[in-house]
Amino acid sequence: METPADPVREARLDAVFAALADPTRRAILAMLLEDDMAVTDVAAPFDMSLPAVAKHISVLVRAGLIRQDRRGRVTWCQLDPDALREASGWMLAFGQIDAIDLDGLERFLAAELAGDMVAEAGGAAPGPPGYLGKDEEVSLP
Amino acid sequence: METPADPVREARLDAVFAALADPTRRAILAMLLEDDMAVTDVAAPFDMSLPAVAKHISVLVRAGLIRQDRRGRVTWCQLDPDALREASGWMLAFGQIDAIDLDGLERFLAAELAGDMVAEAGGAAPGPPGYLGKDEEVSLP
DNA sequence: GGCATGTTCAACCATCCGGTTGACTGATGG
DNA sequence: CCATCAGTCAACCGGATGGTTGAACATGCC
Repeated sequence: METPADPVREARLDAVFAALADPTRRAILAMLLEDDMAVTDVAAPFDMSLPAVAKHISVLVRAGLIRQDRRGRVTWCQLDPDALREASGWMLAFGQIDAIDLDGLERFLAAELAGDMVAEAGGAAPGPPGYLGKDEEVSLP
Repeated sequence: METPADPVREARLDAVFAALADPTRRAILAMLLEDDMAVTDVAAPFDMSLPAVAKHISVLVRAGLIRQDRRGRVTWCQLDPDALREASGWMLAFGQIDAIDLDGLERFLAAELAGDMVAEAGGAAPGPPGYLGKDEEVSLP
């Protein structure tokens, strides 16, 4: 009973993690993080053929990590972080045993939130036991 | 981008994401999340041979996701969340933070490393537009 | 010693993955 | 119209993966 055994979700996680398990594809995502790009421009910095990069892009599309928008003869690639959010939620479930606590990020967020007091008290999820959003010691003014 | 092109970290991310891209291995991790287990007990619920599961375990070990401790003739498997933490940090950067935030994070870390907590003057720190505002509903796998 | 238990090793097989090249379709524009 | 640019398709190749089986170590117990 501990396993919901949701095959759809499992398949999506398969696709997302498999797509992320390649430095070229992660680099593509990093590029698209800054701006939408055409396929040819995505392929430009890589030392491989265009079809190879196009394959990588199609892997990312099938994983739901990017969307493609064909306009004229160029097809634009655009990041779609929804699928990634689901996978990151899976990882957070493991982080519950011990807070993710990646160095600096938490303090960065604390700093940002300190200057901009987001109502995190109300947004504090009661379910996940203490990941972020708890009243962590904020060492920033 | 400020990508340092760290090949070691890239290889680690490769291994971790590739290890996660398999439902059997994710299930193994979920089992070990509750308790340490022997290899045979890990393999018990799966409908495949013991060597197959042992291979999956060795993939997880090589990815740094679990540790093995051979005591007597049974080898105990234990979750090791460090590697997962690094990968989840990578995903957090994409899934929940926007591009501007990455730059902000870089500046923040740079400033902190410099021991100089100064806010960038006039730089108009890009406040994270709804970082925690996302209705992040972490659910168990 | 002898035997059962826990785990790994070694071949072997089918399939997938990442890359190539070459031909192909389709929109742009002189 | 014809050349060119953007991108895909198809076939192919080498190597990694995921699974099997059968044998080989080890160790614990009688």
